[in-house]
This record gives sequence, C-alpha cells and structure tokens, in this order.
Amino acid sequence: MDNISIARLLDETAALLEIDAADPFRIRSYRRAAEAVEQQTTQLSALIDDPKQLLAISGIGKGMASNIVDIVQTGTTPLREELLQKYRPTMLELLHLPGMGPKTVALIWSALQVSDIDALEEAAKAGHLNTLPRLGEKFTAKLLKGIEDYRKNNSRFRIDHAREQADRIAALIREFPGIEEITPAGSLRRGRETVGDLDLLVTGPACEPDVVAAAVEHVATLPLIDKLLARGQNKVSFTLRNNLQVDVRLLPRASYGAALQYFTGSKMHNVALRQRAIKRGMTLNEYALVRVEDNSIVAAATEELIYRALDLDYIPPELRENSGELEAAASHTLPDLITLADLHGDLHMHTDETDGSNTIREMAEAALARGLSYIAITDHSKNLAMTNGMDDLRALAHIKRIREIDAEMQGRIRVLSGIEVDILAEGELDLSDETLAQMDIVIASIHSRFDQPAQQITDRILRAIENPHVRILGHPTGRLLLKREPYAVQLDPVLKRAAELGVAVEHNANPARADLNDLHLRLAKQHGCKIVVNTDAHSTAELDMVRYGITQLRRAWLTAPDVLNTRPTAEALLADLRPKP
DNA sequence: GCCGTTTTCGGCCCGACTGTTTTCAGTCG
Repeated sequence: MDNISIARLLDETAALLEIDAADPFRIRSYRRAAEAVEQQTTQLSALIDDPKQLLAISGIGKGMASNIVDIVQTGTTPLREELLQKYRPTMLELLHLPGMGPKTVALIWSALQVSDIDALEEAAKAGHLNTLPRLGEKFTAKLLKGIEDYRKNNSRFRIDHAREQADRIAALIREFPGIEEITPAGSLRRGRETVGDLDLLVTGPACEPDVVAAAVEHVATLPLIDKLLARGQNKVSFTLRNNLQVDVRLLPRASYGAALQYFTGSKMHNVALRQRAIKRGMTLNEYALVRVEDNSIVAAATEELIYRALDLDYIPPELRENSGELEAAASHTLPDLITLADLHGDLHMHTDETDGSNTIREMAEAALARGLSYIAITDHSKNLAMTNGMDDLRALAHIKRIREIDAEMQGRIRVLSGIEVDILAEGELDLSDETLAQMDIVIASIHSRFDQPAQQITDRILRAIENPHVRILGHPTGRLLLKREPYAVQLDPVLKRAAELGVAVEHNANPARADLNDLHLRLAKQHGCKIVVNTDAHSTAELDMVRYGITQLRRAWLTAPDVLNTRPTAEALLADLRPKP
C-alpha cells in the first residue's frame, strides 16, 4: 500500500463523512491528513511499527495514525466500512458533478435511493429531482449538462498528468541496460491539452530484433502495471491503476524516425503525408519511407530525413494537425515557433502571503535559476478570502516588501510588484484605484460566478478591462468559462477590446487552471492582442509549468514577437504594456 | 480529528452567490 493509496482512502472517508453530515472539522482533519500523507517522501507502510514517526507528521495524531495502521494492515478502516454500509461507493463520484455537494448527494439518496450517475441522470430526466426541496428546473438542467461534460472529459487525461506518468514509466524502462532513448509519441508529443492514451517509443541496442525479447520481458513486468492487455514481439500494452492505457513499442534504431513520425500523428497529418509520398512514387509506413519501384528504403532513421525526402521542411510535432503545415513546409514558410528559451519573464505568481507556498525571495531565486530576467509577484486580493487575499492595506505593505527583495537581488533579476485582482459581479475590481496605481502589474481575473450566462460574464470582463490600471487580463478563457456552453464567455469582443486598450491577454500555462487553447490563441493573434504566457505558480516547482504553456503557444503558430514576455528586460516589457494612467 | 495550551478543552477561514427561497441552506473557490 503506497502513500497515494492511503491518501485516497483517507480522502474518500472525508467525502463519506461529508455526506454523513459529520463534524466539518473532523472532515477537514481527514482531508489534511490525506494531503500530508501524499506529500511524504518515505512510504508510511514501512513506518507502521513505529507510531512515533507517524505522529511526527503534522496533521497526523493518535486517531489518524491508528487509521493509517489499519489501512496498511487491512486495506480499510472500521469507520470507512461502516460508512460504506450506510451509503454507496458510487456516491463519491456524484460529488464531482457541478452543483452536487455532500448535502445534495445525501438528500437524493435518502429521498430517491439514487446513488450513481446513470440513475441520477434518469431521475433528472424523469423530473423526479424537481419534487425535492431546493432542486428546481434550473438545477436539473445544469446537472444534466454537467453529467454530459463529466462523461466526455472523464476518458481523457490532462497533458500534465499524462506527462508525469510518461516520465515515471520511462524512468523504470531506462533501468534496463541497452535502452538509450524513450520518446512519448501521440497527442502528448503534439502537446494536446488532453491525452487519450500513452504511446511510448523506445530504442537502443537492447531493442534490436535478435535481443529485444529480454527488454520486452522487462517492460511487461514493470511494477506499476495494473492490467497487462497485450504482449507482442516488440510491443507491450497495459493499463495503470488510474485506467490510463499505455502502449510501449521497442524499436530498432534504424527505423526509429519512421515509427516516431507514424505514432506521433495526427492521423490526418499522416494521411496527407502518405498521399504526398505516393505522388512521389514512395510509400510511408511505421518502418520506413520506401521507393515503390525497387522497394529501397529512402529514409527511416530520423523524422528530419523523412520530411526532407518528401521535399518538406521539418514540421514540429505541435503543428501536425493537417491544418496548413504541409503547405507551409513545402513553401518554406513555417513560422519560427516560440521556444522556452525565448521567454525572459513570468508575470503571474503567488507567494506565502496569500495561497502560495514560497516566499518572495524563494520565487525570485527559483526564477533566476530558470534563466528568467524578470518576474512579477501577483498575489490575490481580498475577494478571494479562501486564499487569504489581501485588502488595500496589506497589498500596499506587500509591494513594499517586494521592492525590498527587488533591491536585494541587485539587478540579477528584476522583481516587479503586482497584484491579481478579482473581477466582481458588475465588473468592478475589489481593490481601490489608489492601491492599483502603486502596482507595476495589475492582473484582473475572474474567479467566481462561472455559471452566469455568457453575456453577463462577457460584460463583466469588458467592464473590468476598462479600468485604466488593468494591464493584463488574467486567464480570461478559463476552462470553466470556455467549456460550459451556453456559459462560454464571448471571446471575440473581449479580445478585440483588449487589443484596442492595449491590455495584454494572459495565457495561463498551468493545464489545471485555465488556458487559451489553439483556436483562441490564434484569435488573439489575429486581433493583434499582446499575449503573455504566465505560470500562475503557487510554488517554485510550478514555475516549470511554463513548458505546457509554450506548447500551447506553439500549437497556435505563435512566434516570439507575438508574446510580450519575450522582451529581454523588464523595462522593455513595461514599455510595451498598456501605459499607467 | 488535530493542535496547543491559559494542561484537558476550545478553536479550527470565510465571503459571494444561487435557487427557490419569504429568511437561508448549500456550493464554490
């Protein structure tokens, strides 16, 4: 039993206690304990004989330590079993649906004996929910939409989660001698926001046909495999415990490029590429590009060779969607896509003053270590009470400290003082103009009322960016805002107005929070918006999230001139931002 | 259920907003 599993059981118990209307503080204890367990670097299952070590963990007391011992020894706890008798495990899934909190789940269970998504959908469609207090027609409509969304998104994995799994698996495969290269292919390599399954391509001396069996055996017996689906001569398919399917292919060096090209896709890109090959008297498959007349191999070892043999410039994986990239590659007009190295600044991050976990100084040092030459510290304002958001007084005191740190850094990195203000219901901001006037960077973001009709949200944002202190519009097209028709924000007028006002539009790099997807980034470029890519980091480690942001920018065909924080100095950046009033 | 202590019990984050309400419980972040 690993820490993640222990944490999951504790969290599950917390959810069941919520449904059971238990003491909220007791529930929080379980949640906190789950978090603490997950963050432990040593496996707790090895510590159960020495309770002192468990008790040393903050958030774990006598009761929780005994729970952990129970979990490790029996796989559950008496309390969890008791609650599962009373309720149903499937009810936990209902909590993921919008509007479904513990009280509502409990209510629907006690009134209708509904405990899973299918039955809930049925009850909603039949109008049974409307007979219950608090749950009217609007609730039902929202719920049905939520169920639909949930089912749609549930089968795919977010890119950062997929990348994490890929790295974990790759590290284990690499332990086998004679493995040189492991590349994730498929939509992960193309930088899609979500990934359906994982394709890992492996090569090295151990993957040559006469010896590959041993390496296949190594892969097929990896400890993290949940279910082994298939095992062929050079391919192993399995699922992980989270249901993510993984295909590992072990390939000889000589045809690695062809395989990489083939398994990276996209399907439409490959179809177009193969058509191009046929026109030139060649065929392309996962093993090689072959001349038809004499069956001779034209190219196979690298992708570059294959594209060149088809009279094409090399096409970066992010562009392989058959959306004009073949034409551009043929006419040598592919854009010089933005790269991580182009980025000189990060203008959105949080510290322990609000809901971040590091100090100003630590964030600055971490940014410096990542090669940045300027950052902006932009903590939360008061409306986000749960983040310990700052009122005017605290905000002003905070930027004073930021300026002190900036001075301490002695020009090694510029630390700009900023704030992320919340856009309130009518489009006003939750700090005074006098306070905002003191800030180098003011980011206006929307954090609540995602369920407003599209027009209302759009108006809110439009009004907010009229405030002359706002220099960046923060994650304006957050996942929630974009994906929930008919609640999607109307992006076109927002981007148009932002461009007119000189308000930069943020592309939030963290896949968990928000982002402008390909289409919207392209739209922003079209409108002539100034675009910034920010990590919205809440810890030093999250500064690395920028790689996901860059991928999205590349998919949208953006180049360094399109992106504001490619400006080499803070002064150049500030000069390009909307001028301060 | 944890923690810290004023050592054996009280505090633990909370404001905005919705729906279906006629005064507020529940959800969200």
